[in-house]
Amino acid sequence: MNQALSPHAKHYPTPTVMVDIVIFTVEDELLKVLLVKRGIEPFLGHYALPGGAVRIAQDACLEDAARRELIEETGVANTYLEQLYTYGNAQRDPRGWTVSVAYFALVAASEVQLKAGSDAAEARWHSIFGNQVGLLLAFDHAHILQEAIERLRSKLDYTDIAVHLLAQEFTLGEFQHVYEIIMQEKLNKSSFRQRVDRAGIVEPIAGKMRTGANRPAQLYRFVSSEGKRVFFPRSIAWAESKHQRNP
Amino acid sequence: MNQALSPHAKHYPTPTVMVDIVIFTVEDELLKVLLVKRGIEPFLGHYALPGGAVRIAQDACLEDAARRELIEETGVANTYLEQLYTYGNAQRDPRGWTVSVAYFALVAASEVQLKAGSDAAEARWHSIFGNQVGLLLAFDHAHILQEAIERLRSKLDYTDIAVHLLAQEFTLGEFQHVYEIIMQEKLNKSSFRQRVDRAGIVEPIAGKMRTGANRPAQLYRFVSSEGKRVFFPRSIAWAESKHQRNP
DNA sequence: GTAATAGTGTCTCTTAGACAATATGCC
DNA sequence: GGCATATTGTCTAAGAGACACTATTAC
Repeated sequence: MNQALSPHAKHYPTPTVMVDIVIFTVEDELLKVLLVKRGIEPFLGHYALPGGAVRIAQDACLEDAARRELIEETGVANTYLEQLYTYGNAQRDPRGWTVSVAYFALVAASEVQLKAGSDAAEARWHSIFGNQVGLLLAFDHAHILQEAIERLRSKLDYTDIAVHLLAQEFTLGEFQHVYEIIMQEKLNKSSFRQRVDRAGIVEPIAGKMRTGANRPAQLYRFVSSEGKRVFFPRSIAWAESKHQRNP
Repeated sequence: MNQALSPHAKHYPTPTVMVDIVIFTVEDELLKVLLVKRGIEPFLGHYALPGGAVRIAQDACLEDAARRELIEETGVANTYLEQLYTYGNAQRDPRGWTVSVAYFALVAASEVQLKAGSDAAEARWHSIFGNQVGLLLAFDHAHILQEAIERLRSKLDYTDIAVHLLAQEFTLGEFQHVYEIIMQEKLNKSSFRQRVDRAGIVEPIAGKMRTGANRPAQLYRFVSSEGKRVFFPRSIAWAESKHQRNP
């Protein structure tokens, strides 16, 4: 049933190819992921990652397919999108051998316009606690989500991707706070600022401050490094080596 | 032609799924990659990465397909194998929209038994200079190879995967030398030893030494960390910050 | 004034890298 | 002894983390 014939040399039947996206945002002090309620079998009524079959007539490449899904669901066209991993086996879909190329995206909550996709009854943000949402997900999506969360946490450690979870203008305090929400631990303020400063990934917006019931904070904007990710020379924190001054 | 119908909801035609492997070894002071000469069209007579279509009747999952190819080509069953990236678009194969899930493997030259695969006329090691071999490769395989080399170099920086390029027993000098061959630069001896020592990734084999025209060297073996990769707290060398004591 | 957050400075600790000294085999 | 490589030690510098201090707004 799932074994369409391939035109290649030996005519092996080929698996169905899907693209699924783990879309993260940070909102209300929580890391959240976008999930859609399935309107069709299998797993009718269960929540799942947004995604669908690759459409070879429309999509020039896999990333285009992922970006199409991302725009359909959130309306956000230009944001951080990265291929996560490709899952393929005979068990993950009851209909047979399938391959899912999973991507993960980071969007600023303020820029998202949720629209219900054509075959998704409902698309909603779900809070992440630990390594999961408190729901049974369709297919192996709980597993994919878990690996995406691990990848996100691991990349926060040595790259600057977290800026893509923020609005265009942000304070260093907000930037640090995003780290703290996702990593679930407090960071050192001066280390964080020094690290961000040396990496040259943000620049102050002259004369722009965020005011509130406290000292106004300088607003910054992300300095695009032309596709090149910024890496930090050291991990932001290295377990086993936390020390106190007065033990 | 390439658009077999998928059994899924909207019956989109689905691309062909292939698995390709970049198999690295270090031999004769050089980083090498295994390439096979294609015996069929397209790209008949060109060199290509070992690989082929996923066989959904035989392969339980994508990694099994990759491991099957690896064993067919090298005879090596248990070694380092990691998913690299998934390439999928309409242009990479003249026959139409295809998806290739690329893996990369590290093997010890001493453990390889090259066998010509069934549809590969010739399988041979090719030396890598810079980011390429001196050959025109089939499909987008030059691009895949380049990304695999980058990934390998990048991972040497913060993981211990290079041990998989060595025989079971090796000296620290040999271990360091593998790094130097791949990274194309000399490393500091005491830093290297300190780093390897602290990471606890190798252990001396009591009473076993490698002899030659010099002081005998202690032989070590890799300490398996039960599937967990070992990460180093810092990059092995961070550009822009090289300093000399007497400038 | 107080509360609250912004921003800076100082000290310590870990680890990489430069460089050198010593060790030990074979010839 | 001489050569070549192994192994260890000492010093410096970069950068992370602890902690504390000052700054500036709203109230």
